[in-house]
Amino acid sequence: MSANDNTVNIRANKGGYHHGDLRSALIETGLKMLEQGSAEALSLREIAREIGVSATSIYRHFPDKDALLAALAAEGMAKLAREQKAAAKGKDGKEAFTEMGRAYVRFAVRNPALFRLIYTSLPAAADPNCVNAEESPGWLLRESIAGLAGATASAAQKRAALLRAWSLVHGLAMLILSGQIAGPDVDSLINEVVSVDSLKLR
Amino acid sequence: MSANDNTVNIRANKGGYHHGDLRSALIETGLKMLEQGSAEALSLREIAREIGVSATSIYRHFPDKDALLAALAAEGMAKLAREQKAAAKGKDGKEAFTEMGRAYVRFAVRNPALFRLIYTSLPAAADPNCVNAEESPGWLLRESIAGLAGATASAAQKRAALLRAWSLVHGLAMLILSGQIAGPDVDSLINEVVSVDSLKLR
DNA sequence: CAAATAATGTTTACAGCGACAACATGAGCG
DNA sequence: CGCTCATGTTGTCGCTGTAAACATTATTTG
Repeated sequence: MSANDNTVNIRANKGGYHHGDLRSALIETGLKMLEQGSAEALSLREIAREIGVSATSIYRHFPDKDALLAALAAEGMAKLAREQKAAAKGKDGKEAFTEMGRAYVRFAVRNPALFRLIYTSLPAAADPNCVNAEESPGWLLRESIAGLAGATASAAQKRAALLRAWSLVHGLAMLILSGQIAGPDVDSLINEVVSVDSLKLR
Repeated sequence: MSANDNTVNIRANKGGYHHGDLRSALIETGLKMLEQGSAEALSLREIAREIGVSATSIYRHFPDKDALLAALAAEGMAKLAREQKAAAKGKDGKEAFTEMGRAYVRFAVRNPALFRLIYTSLPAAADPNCVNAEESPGWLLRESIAGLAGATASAAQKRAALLRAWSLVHGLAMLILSGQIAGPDVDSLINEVVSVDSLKLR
């Protein structure tokens, strides 16, 4: 019932054996289902069912479930980075920085399963020579802080400031997601926590 | 092969049909297996196999898998609280506070799966009238901060300081666990981030 | 102390899952 | 037109969580 209503494909399903652009459809419906359930609860068979395709067709595009989840995580990370950039656009200095932190937490609250997936997938992004490092949310904060700290700050100081900033927004996001922190609304929580003054920039 | 080597039970297995103290054994081996794999990878049947008991015997003590995981999480939370208290013992003021944060992160690094489980289980601890609130790690930080902030601080200021402190250590722990942050060792990372001065207590 | 009853563990069974192998289809190129 | 290979399907396997019916032992009670 749902094989033909996917209109986003480059070339739509011609009504038969081949889907047309199954890979994109898998990622798309995968993301859609992540909006309504956790990543662990996500099942390959369910995705296939939703698209209207056999369960094992997935393995023509991804070696296993983890690979599909990694693709979803990558998509989510790109989306997060985009929202961060958009939030900081037109602003600079402290304001740009604050807006990026705000966007980070807002993204987590609005996409809980996807946000969690991002940080449970990709098990190796630690070393500096990471492939996707420049698209990582942490990297965006780094740029912002580098600008904030000024020329007088040492590399170590900048690194410490980045660590603090990232830890702060990430921790706030995670605590909200796990229901440990309640507030009138998310924005006021962010305001309580994300304050440039509290980051000890220099 | 492993039904009789469990010597921790109150009354040991008499060699036959009944285990003796299966509930404790389940939690115990559950925790043990959490040391070597994620919580999602944990299987009821595997635990039962390890203990040497049938798979469905678990349902005499826990209604479903989530209930067992919740019990493991509760155990982990208690352990974390204990370690925090122990770390702060004999110290006070800033030092006690710093040591508690350090213990928090150290616990996460040493018990990754358990730490994650703690914060994915227990979906409702947000509202103030939570049952286990006083055993929550956040609560311990709260006490410490209340002492730190002094009498002049308002309730809102204390709350904000707690939020910042908890977010900071929790975020650092989570980022380390997800491999986003690397450092020479954990303690130096903690030192970089956990500094009372950065919490803007008043 | 013996019999009834409750607590605890077992067997059997089922549906859903991820994944592999063998097969079917059809798109694109010569 | 016909070949080839990418893509989708069917069938199957072993694993999982969990429900129902049954077996055994602990505990209470007459």
